Amino acid sequence: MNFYHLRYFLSVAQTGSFSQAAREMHVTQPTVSSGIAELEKTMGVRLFNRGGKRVALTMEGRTLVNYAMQIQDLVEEVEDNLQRRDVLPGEGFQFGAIDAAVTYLLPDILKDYRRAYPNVSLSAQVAPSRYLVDDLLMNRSEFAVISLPYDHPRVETVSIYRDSMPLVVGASHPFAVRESATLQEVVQEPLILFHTDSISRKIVDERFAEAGVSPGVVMEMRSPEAMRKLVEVGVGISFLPMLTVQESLDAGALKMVDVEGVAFSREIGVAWRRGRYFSAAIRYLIEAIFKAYQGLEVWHKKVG
Amino acid sequence: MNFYHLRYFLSVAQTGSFSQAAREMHVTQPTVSSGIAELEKTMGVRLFNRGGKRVALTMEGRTLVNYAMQIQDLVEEVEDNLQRRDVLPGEGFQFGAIDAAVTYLLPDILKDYRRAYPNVSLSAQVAPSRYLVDDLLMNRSEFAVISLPYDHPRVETVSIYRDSMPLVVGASHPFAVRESATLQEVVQEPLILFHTDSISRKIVDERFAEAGVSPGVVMEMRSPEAMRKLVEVGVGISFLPMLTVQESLDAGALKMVDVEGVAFSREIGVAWRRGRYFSAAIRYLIEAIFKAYQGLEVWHKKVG
DNA sequence: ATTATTTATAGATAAAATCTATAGACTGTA
DNA sequence: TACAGTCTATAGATTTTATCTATAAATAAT
Repeated sequence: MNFYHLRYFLSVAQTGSFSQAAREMHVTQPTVSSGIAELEKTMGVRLFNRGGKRVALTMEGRTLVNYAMQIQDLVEEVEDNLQRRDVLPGEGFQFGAIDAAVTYLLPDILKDYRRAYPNVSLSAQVAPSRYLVDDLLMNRSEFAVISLPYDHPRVETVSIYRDSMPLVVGASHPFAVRESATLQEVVQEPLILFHTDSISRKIVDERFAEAGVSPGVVMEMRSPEAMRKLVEVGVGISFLPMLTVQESLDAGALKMVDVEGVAFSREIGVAWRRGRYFSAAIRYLIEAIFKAYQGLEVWHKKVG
Repeated sequence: MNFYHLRYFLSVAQTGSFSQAAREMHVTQPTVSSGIAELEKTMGVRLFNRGGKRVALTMEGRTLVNYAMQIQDLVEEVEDNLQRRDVLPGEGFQFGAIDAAVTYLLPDILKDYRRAYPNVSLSAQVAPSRYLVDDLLMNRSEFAVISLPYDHPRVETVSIYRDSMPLVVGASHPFAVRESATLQEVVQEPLILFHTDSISRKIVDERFAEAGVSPGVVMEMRSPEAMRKLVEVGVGISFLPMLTVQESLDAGALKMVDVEGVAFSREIGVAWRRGRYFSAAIRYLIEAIFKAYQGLEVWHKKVG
């Protein structure tokens, strides 16, 4: 059974003639004949009574008309929807993002997205980068905004933002009144660092190793916001992303201290599973991110 | 596009795997692959993101799932309906019948039919036989209960009932007190006959012609009931079907008079367009008629 | 790295849909 | 009653589509 055969059937039902239906459908009359014959065979009933100048629907034929019209409506509707890249109301997608991204980089973009695609809902999964990449690999999310660099053969990344990670201390900390400190001085202090599975931590660790020093770690955490609070109340000092600490610096709750010969920074970028296909709404959101920050050309080069 | 492809698609969506869907559908994996590829081509969108251990629906894919399930439900429903020879509620058919049939022969049968097929409605077209045959030929009604004989190359008939057409006179008519009358006497009287296009009239005319007499026709009518009334009040005398006059005879309003050497009768039978296909409900009704009167075997021989 | 499993592709085969040509049946008209 | 015009059905050829087998390429898990 074929969708065309249903079309032929409806046309015959409407015109009352195989020949005329054939003309309407732009096929030959035997095509219509055999199409109807095939329908009648699979359904096991006669659909038309032949033999006059016009053919007449049987009761079974009238029943089928009813269903066939519904089916055809659905087919047309879904074809329309998909070709206009529309999507069912209530349909949506997931993406991942690190804390700093949802908090500081994405709000305006998400607001714009809502206007553009009011009925394609989205849900953001907030977690450290490596978990987000797991989701990408398992096809559980469409893309993710993560810390870079992230090297994986099946994940592509494009940087969108470079964020410095200055040393920050509480307002009452001895360093707060100084312009700068040395790395040796820093490792004497109680340090609050990201958890070892984080990319930011890796950046810091590598630099420490190069310098041949090892920090006196007081606490390891995953939440930059929590770390900021701890530094503010003087539990320790930390290298934290500028995005996270900007407000506290402005308010004077934190102070930024140069560390001689050290300039930590991490990049934030968009990551996706290699070869992934992006629906229109998703693509819109991703490109809005690149436009708002950077990376649009690189993205276009990578996804064609 | 093929209905099978939709099935493959739904199976892939459910199992998350082309291979597993192929096993479920009892086809090979490349068949599923190309089926999905074909769907994606005609719809112009990617339906799955491949490349993990499992494939994942895109948003467009999820939209299609929604429609495909509805379509498949409809297909199954209509197949079920038609194969069980059910028919949509509100669906129905037309048949034709002469006045005497609906009034005297069919009431009990129709009552039984309503119990058997409560939601297949029917409508009876009441008219003289020749109009009913027109309806048959134009496929406007499924079958008809008409006066026989009716000879037409594309109409088949089976007799169900032989109805005598005695000469009836009003209670106050001179003939009313006699046992019998001769044809010569009858043609002297004012005669009320069926219209010339009726079968019953033809039967009468032929016999008159054979006998070499011509009646003094007073009125020609199409309604036997009206004719019965006219005879009762003494406007004339008439040859009327027993079915029509039985009650009046019982009540004494009419008298039956033998006519020497003449025994009119007409047959009532079921007629249908040759080669016509009968849905279950229609067949049930027709066969109920044959069972209640006669003709079941002849019918079975004619329609196989 | 290796093995097992996945989807994609190429080429062959089978199935189907469609076409042309024509037969057979019916309608309406002369 | 015959005939011309129109209808659906059928037969056979052709094209298109669907499916299969075999195999490659990619991925996941051991």
